Amino acid sequence: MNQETSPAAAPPDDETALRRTPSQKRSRERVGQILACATALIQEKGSDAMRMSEVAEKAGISIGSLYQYFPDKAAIVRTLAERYNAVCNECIAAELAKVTSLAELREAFAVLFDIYYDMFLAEPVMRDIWSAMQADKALREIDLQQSRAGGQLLADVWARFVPDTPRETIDSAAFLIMHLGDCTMRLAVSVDRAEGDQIVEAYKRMILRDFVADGPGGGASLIDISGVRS
Amino acid sequence: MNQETSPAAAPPDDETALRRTPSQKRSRERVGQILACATALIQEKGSDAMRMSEVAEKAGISIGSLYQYFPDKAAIVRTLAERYNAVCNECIAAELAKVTSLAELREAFAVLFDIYYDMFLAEPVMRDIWSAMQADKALREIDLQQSRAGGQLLADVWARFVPDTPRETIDSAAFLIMHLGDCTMRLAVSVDRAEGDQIVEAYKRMILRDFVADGPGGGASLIDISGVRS
DNA sequence: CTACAAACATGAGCATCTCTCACATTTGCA
DNA sequence: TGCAAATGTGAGAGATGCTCATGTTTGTAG
Repeated sequence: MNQETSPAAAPPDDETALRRTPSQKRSRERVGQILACATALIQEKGSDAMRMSEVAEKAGISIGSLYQYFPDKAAIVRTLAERYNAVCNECIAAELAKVTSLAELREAFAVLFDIYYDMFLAEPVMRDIWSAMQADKALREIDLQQSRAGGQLLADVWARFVPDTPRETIDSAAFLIMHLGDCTMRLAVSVDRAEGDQIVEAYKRMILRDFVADGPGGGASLIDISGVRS
Repeated sequence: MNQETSPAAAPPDDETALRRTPSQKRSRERVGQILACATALIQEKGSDAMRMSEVAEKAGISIGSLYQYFPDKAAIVRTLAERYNAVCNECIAAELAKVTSLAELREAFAVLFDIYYDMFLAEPVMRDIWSAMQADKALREIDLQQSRAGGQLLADVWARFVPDTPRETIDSAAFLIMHLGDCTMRLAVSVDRAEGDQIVEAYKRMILRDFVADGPGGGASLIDISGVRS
């Protein structure tokens, strides 16, 4: 029969990632143990170099047991990713809950991105999971090189029209515009065509607004937010 | 001795990707042949599912010959990526060369992104190389799901303050803001700390400018570009 | 024309890693 | 205590990237 009449039939984490919903206490502990060992190994050598045999060994179980809980290696990484996402979601919801005006929305977002950045900096495993999502490191380098090259072209032209803006500011803004342009395209072609079109248009609007003259209320990505009417 | 006194000692493509610079006509043809076969296979089944044995078979050569030219599988993909980048670079340079004012810069960028988007839509192999750079498809889905969830939270709050802006516009802008936020963080933590800080700040400036009230000259990502002073 | 060295070609098989499966052991209730 | 379900085990199947010892072709020097 079934065993241990678990307090709630709710699966401990999420339903699709685990191959078999653990019903005994021992196995529920092991899921946590596996994830902890995987986290340690990813921190140590990266998710790509993490071997399933190592996870099993470190967790003190056999390969077979490991595969009893997780259908494949990617499922372990996915589970960790979802845990990090859950934390992020709480942060976002908490910050947005306080907002009662556009000014506060701006403030909340500034805070949110700082928190997010700090999380990325502080959590090497989170970083690895999302960055090593890129299969090939050299390919990523080529990608960034392309953004830098395009950014350079843009910055050279842009700088001519905003002489009062520090070149450093223009450079990083131009680099970012190019890189996020790539990201936008990859996003746009991965959803249906209608939404993709909308996304590309949204990005253009977002970026084109940067190309305004120097001066009060203007300037390359330097507009004084506090002065915007809301 | 050396053979065929090649017209210029310049390597045909790039120096690091090829294991051995081909000096005979036959082998130079083979490099092109390999890349063409790889392209066809990627188009057919994706770069991840492309097998080196298949590439060799389709090109009518042995595995050993394949590895004589390309040090590993990733090198083939990288070479293709660099070719696509070269095409993009030409487009960017060509569009930016004409620019003589901020208004023209805006126009050039709008055109550029449309061209870029069309290229992505038209070139499945280019799309695959950069999108399948993401190792795990399910992980990518989780990532997008997170952006959608965050975007929903944002859109709900945002919409309260810009009642005249169509909800659809807000939704895609919010989704994009969240997704590009992720992209920005991943970029920021992959460069040195000082540049990372600048990039995060640049993104915040870029985004916060979106949160302005409805009306002439304002509105959620709908500011009338043509009206901006330049 | 021939000989020779360098360039190029070959494919069996090595190394590595993920994941399976048939079987053993443990758990908790009846 | 017995029994069925749950859990544990690890040898090895299967797949694939890549190597290396050896054979073949190419172009030039003598």
